[in-house]
Amino acid sequence: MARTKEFNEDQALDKAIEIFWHKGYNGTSAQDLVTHLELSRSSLYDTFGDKQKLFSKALRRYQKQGEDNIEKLLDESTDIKATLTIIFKQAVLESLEDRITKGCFMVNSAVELAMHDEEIAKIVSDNRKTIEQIFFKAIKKGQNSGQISAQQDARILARFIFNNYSGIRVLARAGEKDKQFYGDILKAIFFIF
Amino acid sequence: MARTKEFNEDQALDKAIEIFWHKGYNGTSAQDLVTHLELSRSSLYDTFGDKQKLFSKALRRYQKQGEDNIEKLLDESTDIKATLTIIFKQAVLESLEDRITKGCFMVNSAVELAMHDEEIAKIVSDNRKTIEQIFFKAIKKGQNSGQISAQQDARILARFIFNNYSGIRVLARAGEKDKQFYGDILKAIFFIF
DNA sequence: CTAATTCAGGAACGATTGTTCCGTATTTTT
DNA sequence: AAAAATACGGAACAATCGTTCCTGAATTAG
Repeated sequence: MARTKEFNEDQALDKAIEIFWHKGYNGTSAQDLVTHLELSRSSLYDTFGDKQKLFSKALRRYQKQGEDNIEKLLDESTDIKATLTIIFKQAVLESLEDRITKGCFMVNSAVELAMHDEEIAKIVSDNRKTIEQIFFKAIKKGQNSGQISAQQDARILARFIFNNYSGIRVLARAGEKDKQFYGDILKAIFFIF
Repeated sequence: MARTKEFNEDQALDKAIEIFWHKGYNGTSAQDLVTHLELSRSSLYDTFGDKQKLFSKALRRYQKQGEDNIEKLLDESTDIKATLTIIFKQAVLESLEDRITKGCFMVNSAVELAMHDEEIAKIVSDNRKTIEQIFFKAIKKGQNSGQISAQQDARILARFIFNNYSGIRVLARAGEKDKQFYGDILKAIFFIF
């Protein structure tokens, strides 16, 4: 039989997420990948097929990680409104702290590729539906416990939250560093609850 | 003396906006530009310098057009809330009707280039400030006339509106075609007023 | 007409793109 | 120890990238 792999495929994927997230799909060259993943060209292509396959595999991994993250936070939450605030503040903090702002890998990929690549469009669409569903479930829970006003439909609120999350990620990617700016938006968002 | 230009520079810029908007900066090749602008390579480079210069000139033109558009709408408006609704519905309609969804050229460029290109970052930042200011002025007017609740600070509302506008543009670019989805978001946004 | 200038078309540039392939080293199982 | 299988580094691929340059035709002003 053959020798075993000397690198961890998931670790390589995480590094692919990093570089694609930072530079985008078209902005990342094969050489960038070789350098950043610390793999040989041959290992890279043997393992992942081609650039597009590697990208969508990385994006899917990122999606899963993000979903698991906020789902866990909201499932374990006893105060939905507070947890939603935390989720938003996390997104803002990432924007303000990162020396290089990367925004959200999913938003970036949606803007760059969704209309030109069906598989990416599928991932982006799946992501939207799943995240919306997670928000919906959480808001429903908050409304049942009386923490969130039932005046607004939970579906509407979930979509509203999602939309503002996307918006913040764009501003982050654009390099917005004004704390007050994000603070203002958060104030407005949570006024509706 | 020399012969006169046979093409209109502004018309060429409008075509540049179209193709960059559709394919992005990195996704648009020099050949794409030659084909779409219907100029020879030499005329193109003689007139606009290089790809990056052409792009930023096109983006600036787009910015100016967009600003003028919503500024005019809001200046002439006697019902700010209704006019804001129209502006949002316009954005949604563009998404639903266009056979190929292009989103917003400014948002697309912000995501793709702002962190890698200072000049683009400047345009994006200018755009954010100007649009915010236009919204601010309009909301202030609406509050003074009693049409918009003065419960919320006009600056907060302006930024909130801007954020949701960005979000919608991302969803549009991602190919979201569900009318109800956009309807829900609009409901939530205008609930705050 | 002449001179000046800009046009369009295409050849050509070196650099970089994504991808393939080969020779060698290494590790595993029989 | 032998055989099988895979990782690896690096050379090499054709294609495309953005850009420059050259050509001759076209149009203008003097």
